[in-house]
Amino acid sequence: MSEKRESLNFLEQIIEEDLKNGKYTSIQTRFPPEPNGYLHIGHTKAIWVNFTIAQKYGGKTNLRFDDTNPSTEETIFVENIQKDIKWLGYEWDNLFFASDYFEQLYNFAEQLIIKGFAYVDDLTSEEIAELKGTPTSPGKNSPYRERTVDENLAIFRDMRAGKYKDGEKVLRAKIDMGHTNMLMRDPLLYRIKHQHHHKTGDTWCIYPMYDFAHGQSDSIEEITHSMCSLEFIHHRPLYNWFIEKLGIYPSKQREFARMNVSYMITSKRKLKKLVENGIVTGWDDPRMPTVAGMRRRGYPASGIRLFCEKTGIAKRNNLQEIALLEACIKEELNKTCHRMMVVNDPVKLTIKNYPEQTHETLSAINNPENESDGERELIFSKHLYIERADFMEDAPKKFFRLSPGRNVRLKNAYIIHCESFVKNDEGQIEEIICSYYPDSKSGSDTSGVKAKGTLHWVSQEHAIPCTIREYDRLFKTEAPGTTEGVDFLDEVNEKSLVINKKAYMEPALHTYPKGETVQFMRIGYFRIDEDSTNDEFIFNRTVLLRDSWKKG
RNA sequence: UUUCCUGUAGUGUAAUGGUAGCAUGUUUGAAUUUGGAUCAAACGGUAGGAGUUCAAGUCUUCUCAGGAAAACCA
Repeated sequence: MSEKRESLNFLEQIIEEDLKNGKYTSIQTRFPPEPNGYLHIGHTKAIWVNFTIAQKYGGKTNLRFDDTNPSTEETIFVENIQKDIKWLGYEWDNLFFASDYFEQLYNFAEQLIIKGFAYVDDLTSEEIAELKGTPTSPGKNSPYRERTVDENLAIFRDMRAGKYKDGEKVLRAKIDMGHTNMLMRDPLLYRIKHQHHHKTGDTWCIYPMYDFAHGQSDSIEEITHSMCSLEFIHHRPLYNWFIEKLGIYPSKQREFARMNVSYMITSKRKLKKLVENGIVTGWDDPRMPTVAGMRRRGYPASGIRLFCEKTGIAKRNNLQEIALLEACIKEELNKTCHRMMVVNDPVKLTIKNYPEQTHETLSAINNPENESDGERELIFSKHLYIERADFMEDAPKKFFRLSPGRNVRLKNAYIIHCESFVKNDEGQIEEIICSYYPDSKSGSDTSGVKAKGTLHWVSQEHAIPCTIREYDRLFKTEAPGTTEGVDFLDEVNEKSLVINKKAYMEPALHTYPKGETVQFMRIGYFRIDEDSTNDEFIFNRTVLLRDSWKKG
């Protein structure tokens, strides 16, 4: 009888309030990456927040590259970031660059000078830091703070004209050197950098700092809700100060907690070190938390989106469990992946009452979750491979698989009975001898025989060898890089990649294209890697069906 | 020692001042042509004190705990 109120996160509550009281009539958001690296799992949350909230309220989202530091930014990152955002399933309404606004920002700076809110400082960076004070003690005014408007204007124009060297002068806001918020202690607005910019070339030799570019860029684009991570909360008073002093469009900054994921790192510096030290093969190594890495691992974009949705938005520092990420990935993969049979660690199995020279074709449903995916053919014969782990000489009661005297169903085929086994000189099982019940065929079983478990298998003669890259989490510790005195490189899981070259796959897999993800029945999800050739089929392990970390 | 932010099951995230819910996790069970998925059940929570109130996870205040803030980075 009573309608269930939809629960809103705090950002949605703010937006609904703003819309209701007419503060804004529509909303506009933005995703503002700096083009100096690759997007990672942390960015996906920011992307998700900005795009889905705008979508929900019929608003728009811009992609804006925050390219105010020519020393670190490159075109290659601009391209990759766009590719990743599209892959994640989002489309921006406008593509902008902070550098599009350089002229406008310069004019803003002159306006501030004219109004007496900015001045040129000749101090060195060390001297500026010295006078800045500390969080607990106030700073002191620069001796250059009281220059006249005309003098400031003249020098600032000379700065733009290239009359000074890097570091010789800076433009600062004139706020309050005694402010409790250190960002309000006359922050730097412009610095001199005689450096080529990826977009503006050599047009400029002065570049605005983040604080003087970000809020004004938001304002120029009439961003209503500028949503960023908690670390920028101290910047908000400054963000508002510029907008107020310049009398421009009143964008509002709102902060939410960034998403951290257990066993992952997102520090750009540390990720770079992994690549440089050869611990991973590159930025798109399937173990990397980058969008490129997750894509190659086989994580579907829909699963990543689902993860962002399920983890929610709040203002508390959080560490999301990787198990939840993997649950989301599996939930999506389960809907779409074909169920295939691949034996990872083969042991021979011979069916003694099955004719030697013949084989038969059986049919298998590609995906029971999606009937329209149809069926495919399997080849069954006397000589098979099954998983070594699916046989136990002395099995406990709870072991549902093969053991002497026990029955088991071979998936899509027959129920077999284990008669005996053969060991080699080292005491290792070499061959398992079984008999089969001819009238127990899947789909037309009239045998009445019971089998507790079901095993996957391949035919020795028909199976195709393949390589499996068994990826695991990159780190051994839940929050790598956060323990004092411990180098994060020492926390790397040395078994994060095991290459398995002894596996056999069912023949039908041969026709599946690179980039396709399938389920290896009873094992997990695997993606056909781009490194595959006609001679070698290579799979990347995306995620296991069951979490093996807690057991054993 | 200053300022700001945040404290709800193991981990996350909800709850016009009025039934602490959901997901994940763990365990067990049912069913099953995957020890998956599905279904069912169990486990497990408001940091502490004081105040306001008929009623506080929610409002006020104090304590405690965690995080953040010093770059010519964003």
